[in-house]
Amino acid sequence: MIQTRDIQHFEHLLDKHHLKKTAPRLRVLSMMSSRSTATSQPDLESLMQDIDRVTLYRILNAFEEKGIIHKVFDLNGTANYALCSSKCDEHDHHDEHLHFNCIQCKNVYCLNDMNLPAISLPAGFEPQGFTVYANGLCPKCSKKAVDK
Amino acid sequence: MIQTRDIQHFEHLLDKHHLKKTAPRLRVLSMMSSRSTATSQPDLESLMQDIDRVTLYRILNAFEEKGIIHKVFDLNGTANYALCSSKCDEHDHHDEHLHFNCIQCKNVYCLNDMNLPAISLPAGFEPQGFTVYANGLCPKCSKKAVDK
DNA sequence: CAAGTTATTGCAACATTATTGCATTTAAAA
DNA sequence: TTTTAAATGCAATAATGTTGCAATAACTTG
Ligand SMILES: [Mn+2]
Ligand SMILES: [Mn+2]
Ligand SMILES: [Zn+2]
Ligand SMILES: [Zn+2]
Repeated sequence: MIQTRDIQHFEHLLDKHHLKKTAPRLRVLSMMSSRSTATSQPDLESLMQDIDRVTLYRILNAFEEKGIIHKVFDLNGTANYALCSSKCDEHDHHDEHLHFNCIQCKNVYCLNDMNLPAISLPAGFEPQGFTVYANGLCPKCSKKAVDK
Repeated sequence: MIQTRDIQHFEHLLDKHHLKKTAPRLRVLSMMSSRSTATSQPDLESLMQDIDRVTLYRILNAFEEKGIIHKVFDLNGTANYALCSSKCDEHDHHDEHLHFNCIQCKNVYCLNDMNLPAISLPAGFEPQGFTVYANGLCPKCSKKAVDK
């Protein structure tokens, strides 16, 4: 359920990034925050059929550039989008958390609280960031597997 | 430079997986083994213009299913392909090595020798595998940055 | 080695996904 | 309220991926 304070938060978010507070943008933010997992462009498209496809692409790109959302790939290589939890901005994304791809329900989970272990690289490589995916069964799907 | 023993190795690889030794397949294998980084479908397509686009898709899919190559995503979300180093087969891929995406030259490196650290998950998630990417500057690009 | 069998290829058509240009609308600033 | 600039929606186009099918080439069998 979307609350008034959510709306205000979304409006503030758009303000902060000098993006106009338009109906399509607010609806995309509401939709994404109402979901516990990341959402793919195709899913967003069918969830909000009255928003033009092109507009949706442009909104997603703008939000990503501004650090309002981040992109995560699912097992098909399709981009899924999730709201950034912490204070990401245009120049600094801080989405170095673990992602989980469920092989059953295909949902993509942001595990914001899990820190990544240190990863070492061969000489010469200068890492600036890491992306880590785990794949397997999510809690819901592993529970179903046991129940059967 | 492709050697006779490479050709024989490729032919053996196809034999092993009950794939016919055809010209397009052997050329794809040669091309991939001659490159030090993973190669995207678009790149393969322009590197081997005389192989039909559809054929290339089918070859890549077949090779991936058989565990001859594995798929790695670059920073644009485009699939890149690289030969599997160890003994992957249809049912068991063993490509749990680190991948490096260069933000400058966009090349994707398979760091086959780097083992992944242990990664812990919240309760309920049952991981079956991990995919880890580092992104930053590859040795060539970081060297160029210093030289300037 | 020749004939038969089947996988693979290449082409055309189609489907899906993403981008561009531009006129119209809407939000914010003046 | 008027002005200005950003954002939207539509149409056209591009890029990417899939399907069906006839022709071809690889392997099998006698
Ligand atoms: Mn995330
Ligand atoms: Mn690899
Ligand atoms: Zn699941
Ligand atoms: Zn590089």
